[in-house]
Amino acid sequence: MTVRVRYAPSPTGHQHIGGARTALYDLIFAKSLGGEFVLRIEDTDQERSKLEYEESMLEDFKWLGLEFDEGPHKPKNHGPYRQSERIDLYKELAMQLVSENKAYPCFLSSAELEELTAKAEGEKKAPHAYHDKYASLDPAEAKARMDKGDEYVIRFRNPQKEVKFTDMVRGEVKFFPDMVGDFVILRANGFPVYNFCCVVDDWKMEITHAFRSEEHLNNSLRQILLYEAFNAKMPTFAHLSMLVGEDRKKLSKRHGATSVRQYKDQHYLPAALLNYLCLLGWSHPKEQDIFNVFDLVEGFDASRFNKSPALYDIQKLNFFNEQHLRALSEEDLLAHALEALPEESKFRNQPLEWQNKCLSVFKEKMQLITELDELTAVLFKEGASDEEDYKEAMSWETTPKIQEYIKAELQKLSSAGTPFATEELVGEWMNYLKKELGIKGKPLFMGARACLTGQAHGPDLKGIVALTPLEILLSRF
RNA sequence: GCUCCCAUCGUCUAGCCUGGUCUAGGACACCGCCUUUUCACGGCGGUAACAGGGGUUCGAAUCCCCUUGGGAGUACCA
Repeated sequence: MTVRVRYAPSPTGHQHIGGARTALYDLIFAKSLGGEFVLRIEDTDQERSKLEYEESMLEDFKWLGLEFDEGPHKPKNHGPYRQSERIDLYKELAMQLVSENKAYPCFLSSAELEELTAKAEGEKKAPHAYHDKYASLDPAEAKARMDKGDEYVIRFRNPQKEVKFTDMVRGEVKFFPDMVGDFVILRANGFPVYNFCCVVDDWKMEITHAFRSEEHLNNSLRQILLYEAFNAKMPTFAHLSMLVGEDRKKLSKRHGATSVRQYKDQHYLPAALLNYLCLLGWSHPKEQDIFNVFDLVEGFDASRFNKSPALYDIQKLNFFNEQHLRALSEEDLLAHALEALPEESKFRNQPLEWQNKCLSVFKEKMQLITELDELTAVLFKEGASDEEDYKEAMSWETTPKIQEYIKAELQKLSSAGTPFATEELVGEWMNYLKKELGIKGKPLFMGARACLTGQAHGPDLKGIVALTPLEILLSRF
């Protein structure tokens, strides 16, 4: 049997990073078993679901490099892939359950429902304790009311029995029945409810495995009950540990950047984001931390999931981005830079050779490519900084000598019409200053840096001097 | 209330299933030191954890129970 794994988001906002992690595991797991990766859109909440979000999610997945084999944008023979387009199927199956007496119509108005819930709560009972008021209504009478046009929902007749299942992450999980009552499967507006369509779809789409966040663990009870009612086989579930924020609560918008889109906009490397996300709740068999997640497809070890919630730490993500940035080829790094840099960046007007050199000098200083803009801006900045360290360096007694010598050298170059100094040349200057004038160590390097760059600190001196146009260098003297 | 899940350094985690090799390993962060000289990179080193209590056992981070703490759910949201 073909392994089919689905990712089933609701298009109610931009793609959340937690969902991206789930989808990543879905994909790796499916591919490691030669299976298929299916996208299903769970848009039965008409108020909140928007087509534009579906599109935005697809874009985000494309950016991440997570590719679906099937979905609304790529229909195969298990469609349609949007739940809103499968309503007839759900209705039909809900009615089938009614005819089998496994579900029943319920005519409770929302006011009555609230009243019953309050009553149950007052009596310290489960909120759903009285929701089964219409459970034993005579079917003929029920039909008469339905025909008459009374508003109704379909409730599942909960057999109230203990159920258990085996989870890929948690092992055997057992539920006792009083957790839920006779729950609704079809709303008054004719739309089905999550737990119902999820079951119908996984069944009809022949899904064999599904990864989802731990918050869904309790839903398994209702879903198992429904699978049994349909006499259908339940997919194997893996309930992943949740992603939490600083306060150890479920990661949400108030914790900061939680959508893939935000990282895309900040020009993180998708490979780095996936790598980091992958290690939240799963560990590499060889304890490797920097790797290409797609290499995992070869023999993915699904037994290495961690059960406890993982705290999302942006500092560590930044470290991963830094590592992936450094691992990029010259060509890829340049492409990444050009994509991220603002239009007006001075970097853009430079020759290719200069750009590559600049990247190799700055590479080690950046966690994010966007920092390059700031770094290069300093190269072209005329005048000097006003920080303490700079003033101090300029006040040393050796500094004027350095200044005088270098200025003369720069002018020589200038009159020869050379646009840039070279690293070798800067090295020669330093050697001259050291040997002939006896200046060394910090006074030499920081002094020269202050004169040449107008800053007290920065990346490799030779490197950045060689990257700065001669006229800018001269402007600082 | 009830149900379910979880519990190793500040954080992500390895180890737990198949008790001894764990005076608990790695990574992020932090702090030192070193590196033909500044900065950075790199290298080396350091601080830092088995929630608590009972068992079982010659021996427990590892198995069992309880307590505590945290989280999730108990919707005509997903």
